[in-house]
Amino acid sequence: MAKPTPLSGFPELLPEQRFVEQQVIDTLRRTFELHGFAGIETRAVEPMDQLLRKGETSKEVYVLRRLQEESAEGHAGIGLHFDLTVPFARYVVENAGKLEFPFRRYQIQKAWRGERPQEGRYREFTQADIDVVMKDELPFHFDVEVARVMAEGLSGLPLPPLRLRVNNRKLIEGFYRGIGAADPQTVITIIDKLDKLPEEQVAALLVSDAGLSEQQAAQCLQLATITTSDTTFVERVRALGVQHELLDTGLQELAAVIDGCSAVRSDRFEVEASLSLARGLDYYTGTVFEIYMVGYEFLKSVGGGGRYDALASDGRSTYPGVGISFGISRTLVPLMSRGLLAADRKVPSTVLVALVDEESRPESDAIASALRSRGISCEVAVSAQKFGKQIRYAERRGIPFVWFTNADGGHEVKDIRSGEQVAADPATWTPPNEDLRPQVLTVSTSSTTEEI
RNA sequence: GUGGGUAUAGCUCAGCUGGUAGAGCGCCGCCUUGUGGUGGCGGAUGUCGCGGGUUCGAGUCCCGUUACUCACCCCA
Repeated sequence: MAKPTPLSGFPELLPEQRFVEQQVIDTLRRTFELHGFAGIETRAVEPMDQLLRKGETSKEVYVLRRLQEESAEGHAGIGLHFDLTVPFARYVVENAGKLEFPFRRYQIQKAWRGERPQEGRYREFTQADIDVVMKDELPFHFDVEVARVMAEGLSGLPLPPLRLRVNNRKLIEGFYRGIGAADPQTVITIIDKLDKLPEEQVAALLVSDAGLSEQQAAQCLQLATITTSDTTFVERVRALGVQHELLDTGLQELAAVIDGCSAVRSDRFEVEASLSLARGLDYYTGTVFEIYMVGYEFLKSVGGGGRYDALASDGRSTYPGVGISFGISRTLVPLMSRGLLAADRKVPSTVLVALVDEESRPESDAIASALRSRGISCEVAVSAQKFGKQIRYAERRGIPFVWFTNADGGHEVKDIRSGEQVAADPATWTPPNEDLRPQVLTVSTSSTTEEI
């Protein structure tokens, strides 16, 4: 077979990279479960009408068709999901009778989109979602909870610092209504373009498309400039002198989220109220989130979410929800391809048991078994090459220890990093804790290497 | 979908106005006789993306094609 070329948009990781991804997934899972979130996995496919509702036609859905289908158009009408929210909403309705509400769930799975790939944007990618869904009415404190849980999970990851930006749809909609905007939804859509278009252009759009006066447009932009890492945004909004009931509610809610996140705030995880944040999607009704990776703003948001008053509906009941998703592939793949993130070994093995000759393989296997029985990953040398070659084999893979057996049956273990070799007993020898598993190495922008 | 760029050894890349395919790193062997890394010496690398054309002769020029890649759009 000729050497296959990589498929654009379908990233594959090397073992030392996959280890990091797996570790990230494990960390998130542990945090989510610590907070009582139950894991689910939904099927990879959904009916096309589910995928295409809410005008999501821009998502470039991959359609599934059997090879033996009679005609190209005769497919079953199913496609791969492009996010985890749509399948989750369907799952909730389908299993409403069996689920307990409020239902906290996490879901770490792949999703697919046919859009043109670019750094940080792939056709097959993994994301981690948490959501809380309720029947009829979802208490507001869950908005605070999902932010806190995701923040806690992400803070434990070997990533550059992250920034959670929070805003509230009620706040901005109330503000826009308060200044007399007739079509707040259009204003929101235009304001969302602030990070792409210069202010003047956004102002012009507000006048031409949203029917605002120049005075009103200026007020909207003034609101959008407000960014604070505490609740002082409330005073600054008040100072603009706009009055509306919805604005009051929004201010109160956003302040509650910002306050509620104070415990998870650190130098590796920033939380800010950002009143320019709108998110283009129209189904958000209150809190909205976006996550950015500091120093990697060109990737755009690496996570996002918010509250939906109608996440799902079965005609009789509506199911409001609030959640956040985080792009695992989106953050990890760019870091890895730049060589900034990988494990320090290509294999899990902590020890390579050397082989004296083929006849003594059972002895080497026995040593390996003794080590494994105590949780130490190890492998036996492939063949009885010269010890120098066996050591080199370990070195290439990053295996830190090589185990030797003397002619008289004594045992010695060598730390090939230091060269130190000491007598050891397979029944009791234990490596330093940090050598038991591969370590994640990150290279920060100041190009210092640190272990996390 | 629109517009650029690229395709040569395992990797990163050179290869001029057409004339027998190159470097660095890595890999293998020996120096080193069963304990690696540093050093010295030696060695192997290849459908020059694919197809066609021009030419005595094409990695090089022309046409086509495929893949990759960057930007726009959009999002995790």
